Amino acid sequence: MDLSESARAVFAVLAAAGTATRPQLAAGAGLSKPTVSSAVAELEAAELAECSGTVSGATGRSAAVYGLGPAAGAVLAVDLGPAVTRVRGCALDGTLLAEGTGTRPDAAEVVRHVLKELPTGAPLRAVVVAVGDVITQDAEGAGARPATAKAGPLFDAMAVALPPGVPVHVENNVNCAALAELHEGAARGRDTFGYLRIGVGIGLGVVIGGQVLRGANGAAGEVARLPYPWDGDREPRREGLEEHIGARSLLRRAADAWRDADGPCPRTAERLFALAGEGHVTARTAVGRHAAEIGRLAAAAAAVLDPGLIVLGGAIGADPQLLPGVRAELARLSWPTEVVNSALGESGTVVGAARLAVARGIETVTGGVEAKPRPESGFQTVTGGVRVKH
Amino acid sequence: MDLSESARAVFAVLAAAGTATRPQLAAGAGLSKPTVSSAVAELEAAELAECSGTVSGATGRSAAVYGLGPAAGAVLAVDLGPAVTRVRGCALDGTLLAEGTGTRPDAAEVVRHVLKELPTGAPLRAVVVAVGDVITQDAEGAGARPATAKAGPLFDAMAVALPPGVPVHVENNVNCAALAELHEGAARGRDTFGYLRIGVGIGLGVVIGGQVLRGANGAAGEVARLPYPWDGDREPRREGLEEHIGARSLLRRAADAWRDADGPCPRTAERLFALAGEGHVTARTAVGRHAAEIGRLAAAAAAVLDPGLIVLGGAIGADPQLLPGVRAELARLSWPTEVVNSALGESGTVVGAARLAVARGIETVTGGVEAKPRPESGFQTVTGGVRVKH
DNA sequence: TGGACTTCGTTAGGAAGTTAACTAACGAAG
DNA sequence: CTTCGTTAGTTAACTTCCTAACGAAGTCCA
Repeated sequence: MDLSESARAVFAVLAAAGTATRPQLAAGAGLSKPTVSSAVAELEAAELAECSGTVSGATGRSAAVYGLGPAAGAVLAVDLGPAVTRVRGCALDGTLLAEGTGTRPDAAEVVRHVLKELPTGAPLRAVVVAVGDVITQDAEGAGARPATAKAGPLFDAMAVALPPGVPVHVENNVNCAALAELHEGAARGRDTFGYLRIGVGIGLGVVIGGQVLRGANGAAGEVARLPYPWDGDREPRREGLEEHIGARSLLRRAADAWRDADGPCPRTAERLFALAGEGHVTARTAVGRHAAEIGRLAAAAAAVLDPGLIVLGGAIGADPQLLPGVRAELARLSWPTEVVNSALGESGTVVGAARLAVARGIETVTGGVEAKPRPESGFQTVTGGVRVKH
Repeated sequence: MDLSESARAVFAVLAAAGTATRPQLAAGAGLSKPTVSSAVAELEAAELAECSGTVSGATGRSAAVYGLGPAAGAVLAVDLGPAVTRVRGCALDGTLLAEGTGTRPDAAEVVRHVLKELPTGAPLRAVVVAVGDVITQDAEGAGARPATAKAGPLFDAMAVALPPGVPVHVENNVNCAALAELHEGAARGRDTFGYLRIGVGIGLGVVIGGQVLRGANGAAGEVARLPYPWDGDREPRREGLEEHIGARSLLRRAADAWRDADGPCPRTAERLFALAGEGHVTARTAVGRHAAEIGRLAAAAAAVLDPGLIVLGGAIGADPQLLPGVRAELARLSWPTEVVNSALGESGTVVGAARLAVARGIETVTGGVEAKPRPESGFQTVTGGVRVKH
């Protein structure tokens, strides 16, 4: 466990790539061929990496392909949702090793089940727990407990299933989902955007330069506290906006506008959107109005951050019927900003938590060594005709 | 001009410190004593550094003190304000070398005057121009012109006075002022905060992790576009908030509430605040109401960013009479967030532009090499009894 | 089937920086 | 005035990683 600096850098690149040849590792880590060779030898000796075959390009000698070895280990991601608990175990290259879902009280059971399915012998390097609460500070260490008011007891009930001695990190679920959209969702290729989640509550995940913005109190993106209503003669209420834009409010306003001829009044947002999709006039009007309100919320975020892209998610926000209305209101009020729907839906939070857990897990191996890719070459882009042998 | 990597790192540390001994340079740059010795020799040969004396601590051998040499050069900062143009010439360690102020049309004249006072022979390494406009992208190179609609002609009139071949950067004036507060103003010691400027217009400078947030369109912090008025039945207007919170609106509302017994109605914000300071009831009421509105604006920023600190600046915002009202409304609506007044006032923008220019100027020497301080030691803290010889 | 060509990986020599030990300079105590 | 402890700066051996050149292992084509 005494890796050289260059071996650590190579490991980071290898974990990010999943599998890579030595030339690719050299380009990714900004190291020369001889250095990579010795680093790879070091990693193989520690069983952190292993050769998984060879690839041949169009011409030239075939290159050995390396992947993570058994000692690389795994990480665990837990999404303690309001109703459902989702758990994922991943390798350090991000591949899914085991998965489980359960109702809220079963959290500990699901965690145990997923842990059992992970390869034995490989160390568990990190655990990330996503909760729907403001995270005061990153809680770390064995048995660390988040200082969260709402999610505290739930976290404790789940934590008993975790093996001792593993670093546990707690993160806001909206931030996790934002990270997921960044790396494998609608914001891929960006490095700055806002993830706006509209459901029963509302929240904004802010990603700037590839990093989640947490804020001084861990409350960045808690847009429930935007001043609303805001007008010359009215006093804003604390968390007035959440009440106004949350799912309940949408249903209540739809019910107020509902007429006898409209048929049975929808009792869930899902039903309301379905009716609107079928062309139901009153439902469409309610959805359109709500889209404008969400557009205003997006405009508030854009006025402060100018993120260039806003990804809409959450039980309500993810519905594509909102897009035109949101875009129109945002364009009317603010800067040119793309608006798209979440690409990951409900699983975004676990996926993001897993991303975070993988990053933390890699850090436990590399000790935070950064890789700086070589300026000129970059990864070799193979256009075609790559043959792989195992 | 062919410095080694370590010499560049040492130069960056030296410029940041102004003067430093070799042990201090070693700690600051994260290099060993022998390496620093050769780096300093290199810098002395290039006249980028020179020995300026010695210091003796309480015990032990006295150390040589180094400062910037004549070849280090200077930078220029220009604040193209709405009425006044401020210009500063600085050395790369930030010391003020020359200063000038003029009315708006005299910009070119002031620039020429300040340039003449800079030491001859030393290269001008960078120019930063602060304008009251959204900067689409960082305009660079000789004779580069910002793509700013409002400030374009003014910039051109000033640019004729700049020597050719010097990199010119354009930056938003609120962002500049925020940087000034960060480094030598009310936000010293922080690395994340918001600088809220309230004058005729309104603007927010966002600093996160010591970096100014610019946004996808360079429009981060353009809070004029927060949705206002925002209520169930009212449609927000584009830039409605600026109209509502700007100086003109404050005076108009004060005038509306003014009674005959109140004496002459104030025609400037300054006069209104003076009356309020004397205890004038109607004036106080108007100021108090406006403080609440500013508190709401601050709450909007806090809801998205959770900066932990908001610095109030600008012709109106800098008045301390607003503080209690702003704090109260912000506390009512949002997270625990400090609110203080600007410590630099009107000169903040040039000071920040100079900071930025110094940073750019250093980059022209170092090529962007980062210094990573040594973990354990840090700068030697001399508690007392330091004698300096020249 | 045997060059010609291309790419992978290793070997050898050199550049840059680090640690460790030593010398130099300075103040204070005896 | 000498001696001792402390800090500054230099010298020397060692480490790390780079460049350059070479051998190895492939594909393509006549």
